[in-house]
Amino acid sequence: MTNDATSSLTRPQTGNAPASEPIPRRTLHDELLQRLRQMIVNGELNPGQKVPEKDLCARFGVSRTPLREALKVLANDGLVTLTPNRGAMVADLTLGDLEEAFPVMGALEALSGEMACANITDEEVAEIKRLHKAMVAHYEARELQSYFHVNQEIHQLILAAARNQTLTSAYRGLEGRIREARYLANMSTSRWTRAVEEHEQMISALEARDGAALAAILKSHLANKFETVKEALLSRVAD
Amino acid sequence: MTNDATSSLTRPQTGNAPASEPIPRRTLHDELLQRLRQMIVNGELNPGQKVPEKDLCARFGVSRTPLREALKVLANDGLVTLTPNRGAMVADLTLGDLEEAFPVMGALEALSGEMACANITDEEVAEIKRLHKAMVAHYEARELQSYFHVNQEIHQLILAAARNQTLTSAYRGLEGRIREARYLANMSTSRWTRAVEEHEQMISALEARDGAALAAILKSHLANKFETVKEALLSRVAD
DNA sequence: GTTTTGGATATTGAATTCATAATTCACTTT
DNA sequence: AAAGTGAATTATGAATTCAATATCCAAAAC
Repeated sequence: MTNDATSSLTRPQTGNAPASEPIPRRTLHDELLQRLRQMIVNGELNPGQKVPEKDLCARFGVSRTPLREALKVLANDGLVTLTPNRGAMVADLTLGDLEEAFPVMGALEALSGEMACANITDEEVAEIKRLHKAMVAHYEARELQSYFHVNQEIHQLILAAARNQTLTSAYRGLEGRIREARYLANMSTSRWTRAVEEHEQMISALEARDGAALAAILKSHLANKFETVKEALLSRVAD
Repeated sequence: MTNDATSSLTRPQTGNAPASEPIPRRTLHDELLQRLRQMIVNGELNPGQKVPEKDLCARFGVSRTPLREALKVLANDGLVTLTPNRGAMVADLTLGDLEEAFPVMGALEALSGEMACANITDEEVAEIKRLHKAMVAHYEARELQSYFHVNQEIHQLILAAARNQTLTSAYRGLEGRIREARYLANMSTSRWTRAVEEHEQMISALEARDGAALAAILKSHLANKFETVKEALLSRVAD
């Protein structure tokens, strides 16, 4: 039997928890779900690529049972496509999917802006401003990856400030599908500049707790983002 | 071994398909997923109730493997709660969950109204009007179940007219959680009357293809619905 | 009488096994 | 040589088996 458990998943994670707390036990299924999701979203697994169960089992050092459970969930979330008797492939985002997702995310994004303005604390605004400055620095240095990363963090904070877990998970679900194609995005300079400007406006609206304004800005900012993803998508077709 | 396959799932469904078409083959997992979802949403399985795998296996006449796959997906959708080593129970909707879901559904509902106005055909409007009349008849006869059913159909048609699958599934996901508590709702007469009035307005807005108006009506109609569910929820606590 | 502890029982998590459908590839036929 | 056919191989769908955890119940300690 060729089951090298070298890269196998570790369960307990002991060592850093505050002495006596409900010991965090996770099932393999849950752990796999998280890892696979991240691999897809980070582009380690390419859209359209077939994912044979055997390979993944070998990679994670687990049996097929928990792996398949995870795949079913990912399929339900639209991250992989499951064809009966023919296995799984990483779902690829079509232009149609993108155009469908856009208005839905717009509605959620707008809502998150309004609710964030109603609930955000001064400390959170300060934190966002701090991140914003870091982001601008990355922009000026033309560090795209770092820029994306900080940008991502800012949006997460706004979402968190909306204090609505349902909204957060609905948004994350859609966002995951988009980011799948995102890692290969290469923003044009003009679009990038505009994105940074929009972020400036976001900060102002947040400080003023102007929900309607923030909602509007987020919505148009999102349109910008979608254009970028769309271009990435089209350029990939031309491969 | 006590495996009575009397209620077992049937696979092929032959007989009614148009001669030679891609034969519809479904996996047990998928079939189970659909059935369990329906059982939860229809209230055949009560919120908070434990669902031992063994029982469900016996009921459907399948092994644990596909059943557990389905449960994992349902857990991901928030319809069941899975505790490691302790099994599954039907998720129960707290007041907090409800209050979180409300603004999110409101945003999606508004969007569906706007998009439906942009895309709906005259035929679809006519169909909705037909259903509306049937619904009013049920209202006058005080047939709550039938009323709910037709009401449901009308909202589905509006959603379908929005021509956005992403929106549809996002909405359905949230709606499922709500309907879970819905089957025990017992509308007050005044609220019921108001709901019917709102439906009248919906029809007008649809005929005029007035997206903004429809969005607004749907949103306030939703608030009405939420009040009803909330009351049902609170009355259950008093059991 | 109440609480605690130990073990029997049952249930779940995950691996393995078995069955079936899809894919591959050599071979036949033209 | 190209296309089609069919057996061998491989991958998936589902059942079964094994192991670990939780639950239940009785006996012991206080």
